[in-house]
Amino acid sequence: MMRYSKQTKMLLAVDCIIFGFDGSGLKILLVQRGIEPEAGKWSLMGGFVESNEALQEAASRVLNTLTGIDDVYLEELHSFSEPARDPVERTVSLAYFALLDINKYEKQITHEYNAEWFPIKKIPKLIFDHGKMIERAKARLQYKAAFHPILFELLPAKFTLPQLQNLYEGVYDISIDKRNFSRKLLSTGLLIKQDEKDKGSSKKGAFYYKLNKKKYNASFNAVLNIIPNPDTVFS
Amino acid sequence: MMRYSKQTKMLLAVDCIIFGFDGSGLKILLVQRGIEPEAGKWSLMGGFVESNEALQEAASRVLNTLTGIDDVYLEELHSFSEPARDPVERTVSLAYFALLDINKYEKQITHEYNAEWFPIKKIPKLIFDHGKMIERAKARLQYKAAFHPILFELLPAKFTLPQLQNLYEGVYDISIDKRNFSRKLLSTGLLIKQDEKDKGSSKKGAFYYKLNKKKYNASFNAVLNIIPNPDTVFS
DNA sequence: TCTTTAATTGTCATTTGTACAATTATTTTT
DNA sequence: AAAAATAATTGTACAAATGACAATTAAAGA
Repeated sequence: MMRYSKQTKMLLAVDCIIFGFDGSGLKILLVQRGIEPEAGKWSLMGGFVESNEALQEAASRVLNTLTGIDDVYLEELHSFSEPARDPVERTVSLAYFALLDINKYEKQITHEYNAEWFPIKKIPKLIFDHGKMIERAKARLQYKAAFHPILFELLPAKFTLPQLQNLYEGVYDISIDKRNFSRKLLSTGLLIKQDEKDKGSSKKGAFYYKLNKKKYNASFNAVLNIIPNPDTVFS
Repeated sequence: MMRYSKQTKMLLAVDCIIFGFDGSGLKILLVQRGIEPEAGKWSLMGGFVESNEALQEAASRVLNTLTGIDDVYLEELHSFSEPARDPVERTVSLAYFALLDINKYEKQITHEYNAEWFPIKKIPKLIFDHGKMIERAKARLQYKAAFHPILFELLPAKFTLPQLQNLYEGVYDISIDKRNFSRKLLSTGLLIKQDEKDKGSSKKGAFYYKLNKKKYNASFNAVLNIIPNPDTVFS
């Protein structure tokens, strides 16, 4: 069998930045690292790529191991490949980011692993370059969500307009005019109003909406403009 | 020394999609593969990542080896990691795309390697998954150029408005109204008019412009809107 | 009844997007 | 000197969007 002899082989890993939303704020799921070095410290969920799987499959597997789910939005973020990033051995990592609804999976997650949701503004010190990975993932999420309806991946099947607005305000750390926001969102045709109301957070109750899946899949690549003054959001 | 024993190591490669512009159309630089298998067939320029370099450095090195230059725009595109993508041995490749002015480097390139510029619409059959890489690179270039002034990386230091418009029209395969185009571009403040004219392609001659580097660096991440009806460009 | 949150409608000034007409300038070719 | 060709600029006109803010109506618990 032919080989590319003399070429350096190295370890390949994937690390997952798992974004979650629970109705209040944006959070990231972290685990306590199980192996040396740095065992016990907080880290992103990751793992080595095996010989028979593609990177995206590896990220899916890692995610599934931790959360028990496999139908989550998952996208390649970037490579992290500084030769000294892992002090033990040369390891190149591909970072992936995932988006999910915290309430849907919370039980499976926290009980089986030493995993914990951290508010996006209270991320502890992480091992290696995982802090950088999170910074880049946040920037990507902000960028992408400014143009594409990606944040619905963080919401449950039924959600209210105030929840949706909370989410956008949390992702960008801004406050948005309620009247203009609802008009913009409703005009996209992406929302289907339900008869039922959520009375959890107010007396009157807010109507539930479901995502129009057809329209969503069709317009996922279309360029929306949901954030006011999007220019000011990016540096 | 500690090791992550039992984990599978694999070959890591980089492949470069090198976009070039020569005043007429958008082109891609391809080389004739030097090693087996598929030696002699057309392929993207690539190479294995070495033990002491980051991925971006590897891509830079590959690019420099081929073109003799190292100050070229270079951006990570995506990973390609199907286990069977290289029939010889498991190799994960990170694709990078580069943008450069063909006329600036043409001499260094074509003479030293079996390299050739192919118009974007006349790409031959390529080895492995390199065709997919190019498709993805084209999509990324179109997407990114719709919002950011990235196409200037393809132009010489001095360029004319008709040239610039040709470039945009080539990248998107559309025709653009000259009057609106020049107004839009001039209003960005990115262009500095020169006294000199290019008389190569007309009797009257077109004024040269230079890029306002300060403004360019400052507004690189800002969201411009140069393409008319950008929505119709993406699927 | 009072209060609170939700939802909707309205307004208004400004900017942007885009299609298209017309003019002026410059210089080579005839 | 006139004609031809391309460049460059200015103008117009309308629709659409953007975004700031007022006001009103609705629902239901306290």
